[in-house]
Amino acid sequence: MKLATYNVNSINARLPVVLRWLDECQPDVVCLQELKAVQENFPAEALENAGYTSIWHGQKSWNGVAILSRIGQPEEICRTLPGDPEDTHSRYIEAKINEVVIGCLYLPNGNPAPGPKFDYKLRWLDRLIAHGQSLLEQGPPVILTGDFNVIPTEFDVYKPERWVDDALFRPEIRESFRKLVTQGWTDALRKLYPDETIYTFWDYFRNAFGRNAGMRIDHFLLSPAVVPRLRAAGVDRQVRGWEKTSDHAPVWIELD
DNA sequence: ATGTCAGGAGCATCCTGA
Repeated sequence: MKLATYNVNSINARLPVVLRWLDECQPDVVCLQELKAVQENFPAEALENAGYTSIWHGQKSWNGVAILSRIGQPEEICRTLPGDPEDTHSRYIEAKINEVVIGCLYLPNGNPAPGPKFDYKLRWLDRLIAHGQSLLEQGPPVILTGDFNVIPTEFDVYKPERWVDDALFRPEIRESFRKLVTQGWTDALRKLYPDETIYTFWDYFRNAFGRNAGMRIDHFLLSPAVVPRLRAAGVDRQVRGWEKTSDHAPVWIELD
């Protein structure tokens, strides 16, 4: 079973790229972020024609998350992250597929920091920690994946010194992510490649991809029951080099 | 500060967000 996560930066602007990627890379389950489409403008039919059934939570202009599957209908569990009924952003959707719970998330960017957006990011992380704890206590195999907007360590960005004041790398954000992971999650890419430079995002500015000035902010966190099934993982870097592409590349894992 | 995309308002070209 191959699972992937991909921040598409507008599903409709990206549809040709997404369809080509699905055809070439053949993931079974896909988590998408930054749909940038209202609920009724999600291209469910085009994805259905490619072999995938979808559940999604859209929003006008920004955010938006989806789970696609070609190995059985995703059984939706929830479409908001618990803990704040006032939160109107579409940033979380969770479903069960083949007895595995999959949480697809788009964590707030948080810039500029400090400020209200940064505070929202910290609160969102606190809620994710609470929800993560609850999922681990419930016991089923769980995968939390998506665009975390967190650079976990200095090895995950091309020039860490330039990012120390940025909301993706500030110490309190890294600390919060560490707190989440140490609940019992395994960072799948780092587990398989402890010493490699791995990036999943390259800015559109200043030829960042050409210079490999990237960062690793899209992650797969595995609950203990999933870890023994992890066989392979990677980043579909080539997709970042295509025409009209996202600023993120797809990230994937393979499970037994 | 720079730079590049995308969506939205609204009709040209800004603005916001990332």
